Amino acid sequence: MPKLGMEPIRRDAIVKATIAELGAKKSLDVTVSQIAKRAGMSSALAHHYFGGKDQIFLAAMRRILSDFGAEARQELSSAAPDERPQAIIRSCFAPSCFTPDVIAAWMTFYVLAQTNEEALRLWKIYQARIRSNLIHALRPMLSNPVEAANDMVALIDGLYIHAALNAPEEPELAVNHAMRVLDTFLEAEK
Amino acid sequence: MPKLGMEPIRRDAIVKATIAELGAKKSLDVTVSQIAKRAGMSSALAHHYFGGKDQIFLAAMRRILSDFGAEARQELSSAAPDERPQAIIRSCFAPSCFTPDVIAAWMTFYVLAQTNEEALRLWKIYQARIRSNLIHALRPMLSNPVEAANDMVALIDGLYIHAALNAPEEPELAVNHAMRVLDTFLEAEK
Amino acid sequence: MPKLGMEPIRRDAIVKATIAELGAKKSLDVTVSQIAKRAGMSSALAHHYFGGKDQIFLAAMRRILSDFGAEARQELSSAAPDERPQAIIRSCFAPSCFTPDVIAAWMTFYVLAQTNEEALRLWKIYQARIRSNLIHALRPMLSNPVEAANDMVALIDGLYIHAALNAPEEPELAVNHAMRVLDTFLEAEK
Amino acid sequence: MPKLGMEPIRRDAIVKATIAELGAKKSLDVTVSQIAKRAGMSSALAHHYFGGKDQIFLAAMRRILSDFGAEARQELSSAAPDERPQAIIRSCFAPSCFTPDVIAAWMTFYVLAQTNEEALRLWKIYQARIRSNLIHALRPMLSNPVEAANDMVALIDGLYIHAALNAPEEPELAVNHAMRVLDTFLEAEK
DNA sequence: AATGAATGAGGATTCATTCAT
DNA sequence: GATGAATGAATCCTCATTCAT
Repeated sequence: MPKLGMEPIRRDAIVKATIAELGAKKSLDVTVSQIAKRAGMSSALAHHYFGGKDQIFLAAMRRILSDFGAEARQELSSAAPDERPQAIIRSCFAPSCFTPDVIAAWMTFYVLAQTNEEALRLWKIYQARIRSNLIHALRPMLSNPVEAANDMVALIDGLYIHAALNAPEEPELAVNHAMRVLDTFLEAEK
Repeated sequence: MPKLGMEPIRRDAIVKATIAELGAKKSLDVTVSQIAKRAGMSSALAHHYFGGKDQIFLAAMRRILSDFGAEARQELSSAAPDERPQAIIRSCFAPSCFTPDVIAAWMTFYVLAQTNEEALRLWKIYQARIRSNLIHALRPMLSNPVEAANDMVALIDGLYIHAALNAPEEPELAVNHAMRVLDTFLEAEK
Repeated sequence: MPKLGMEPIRRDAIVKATIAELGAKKSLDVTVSQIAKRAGMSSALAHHYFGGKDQIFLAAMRRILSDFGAEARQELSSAAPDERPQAIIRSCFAPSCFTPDVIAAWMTFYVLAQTNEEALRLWKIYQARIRSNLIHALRPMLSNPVEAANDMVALIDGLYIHAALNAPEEPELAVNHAMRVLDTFLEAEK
Repeated sequence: MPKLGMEPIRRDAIVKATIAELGAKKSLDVTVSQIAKRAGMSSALAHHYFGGKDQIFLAAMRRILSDFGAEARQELSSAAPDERPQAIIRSCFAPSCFTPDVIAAWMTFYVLAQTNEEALRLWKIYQARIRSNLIHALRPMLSNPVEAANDMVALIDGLYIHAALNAPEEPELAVNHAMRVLDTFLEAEK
C-alpha cells in the first residue's frame, strides 16, 4: 500500500523539527541530518522534499510567520476596537510565537535575512504586517499613528533579542514591557 | 622580515579583519583562513595568537564594545547635563559604531551570545553600561528613569536589527527614530 | 554501485586495511586517509562507519585479538591433554597471528594501550586469556602452574618485540625459543 | 658576557625534558615545543642544537642506554663472581632505568626502532650488551649460557611491557619475577 | 516513497621547521 | 647564543548533496 499524501506530512514534520532543532542548538549550525533525525526520516528524504538546506530554513521561517499571522488574526477578531493595539502586541508575544524555541529560531533568521533574499523578504512581510495592523488600530487614537507603529515594531524586535539573551523563561516580562510603552504613547496623546 | 613586538600589531590586524569579514559576509560563516587572508597572514598565525576561532570572534566583539565605550565617554564628556540622554543615544549610533560592517558583526554576536558564555557576558556588559548611563542621565528629568532606560535599551537593539536589514545606508534614520522616542518619554513627563 | 548491507563489508575492509597499513608503515603515524585509500573508499566513509580514528584502531586491535582467540581454540581442540601447553604456545605464533603486519600492528597497540583505556582493556583480556589457558594446561604437570604461566606470558611479549625488531622473517625462531623455555620449566619439575 | 659552553647544558636539558615528556604523555605524540618548554627554552633552540625531532628522540634513547650501561657496570663491579647474573638482572630494573617515565619512553623506542635505523641500532646495542654480560656471567654456571641469556633478554623486554601496562607502581615485582626465572635456569642445571 | 551508501569539498587546528634579528 | 615570527603541509573530521536501489 503506497502511502498516499505523505508529502505534506513529511514536510510538516521537517519544518517542526527544524524549529525545534534551531531552538535546541540555539544556532544556525544545525545540520540537515540532525533535523531529519528529529523528524524521523533520512536526510536524503528531507533533501528530496525541500531541495536543499536553505529551503528547509525558509520553510521554517514561513511557518513561524504564518503562525504569527494566525495568532494576530485571532487576537484581533476578538478584540474590542479600542483594545486592538493591545491585542496586536499580545499576539506578538503569544505562547505560540514566543517559546524559547521560536525565539531562538527567530534570532537565526535575523542573521539569515542578511544574506538570503527570500529570508529578507519574509522578514519584511512580517514587519509590514505588524506595522500596518498597528497603524490601523492606532489611527483612531493617535495623531501620528505611523510613527508610533514604527516605534513599536522596532521595540518588539529589541524585546525578542532581550528575551533570547536575558530571560527566556519569563515571556510575560516582554509583554508587560511592550504594553507599558504603548501606554506611554497613548497617554502622551491625551 | 620578522620583527619584534609583532603580537599587538597582528592581533589588531586580525580583530579588524574579523569585523570587516563579518561585515562583508554578513554571516557567522566566516573562516579563519578568510580572516587571516584579509589580515595579510597565514591562518596558522591567527591561531597562534588567539588560540582558536571563538577567541578571535570574542576579541572582535570586545573591540566593538570598547569602541562603543570610548564613543560614549566622549559624547558624555562634552554634553551639557540636560543633553546627556541625547548624547548617550547619539553615541549608540555614532559613525564608529554604526557602520554596515559593525552592524553586521553585531548581528552575528546576538546569535553567538546564545551559545557562548563569554559573548553573552560581553553583551550584558554593553547593555548594562548603556542602561546605567541612561538611568543616571534621566534621573533628574523623569520620575521613573529606570523604566524609560529599559525601554530605550530594547529600542536600540531593535533599531540595530532594522538598520541591518532595512536601510544600512541611512544611519541617521535610526538616530532620529531613537531621539523621537526619547522625546516622547520626556514630553510625557511634563 | 551502492548496495544494501555494505556496512559489514566496509568495516571489514577498513579493519584489514588498518592492520595492513600499520604493518606497512610500522608506526602509529598512519592517517585515516591512508587506511581508507587502501580499503578502497573515501576517508569520510571510514569516519562514517567508525566514528573516529581511535575506534578504527580499536577495531583492528579487536580483530587481531579475536583472530588469536580463534587460533588458540583450534589448536587446543586438537591437542592431546599432555600437549596442551605446547599447543597454546604454538597458537601465539601461528601464521595468522605472527605475520610481520600483525606483529607491527601489535607493537603499536602496546603504545596505544598506555593512553587508551579500551586498548589497555583489550590487551589485558588477551593476556588473561593466554595466562588462564596456560594455567589450566600446566596444572597437571607443574606444582606451581601460575608462576610458570606468568613467566611464559611475559616471555611471549618479549618475543613479539624481538620478532618485530630482530628477525621478522623467521617466526619459527620465536616458537622454538618459547618451546625451549617451556621445556625447561617442565624438565625442572621432574 | 657571552655564555660559554651552553651547548652541553642545553643538550642535557633537552634530553632530560624529552624523557620526562614521553613519560608524562606516554606516547610518541610529543611535540618539540612541549619538550622545549619543559626544558625552559624555545623550540627553535632545540632544533638548532639537534637538527630535528628525530635526533632529539635518538639523543634521549642514547641517554637511557648510557644510564643503563652505567648502572650495569656499577652493579657488576660490586658483585661477587657467583652473584653476577643476579647483578645484571638487578641493573635492568634499577631505579634509574625503571621509573615510569623511562619505561614509557622505552616503549616508544620499541616502536621508533621499527622505522628508524639508528634507533634500531641502539636497541640492538642494548640487547647485545645485556646478552653478552649475561653469557659471561652464566658461563661458569650453565652448560648452555647462550640459550639462557637469550631467554632472559626476551623475558626482560616482556617484563618492561608488563610494567608499562600493568603495574608501573611496583617495579620490584618485575625484579622478583626475573630473578625467579633465573633461579629456575640455575636450578635446572644442578 | 524512501534510504543507505558514498564522496568532494572544506574547515579548524597542529606542528616541524625556517628565518631574520 | 637565542628567540619570536611565520608558514606550508598535513590531519581529523563534518556535511550538504547525489545516486542507485
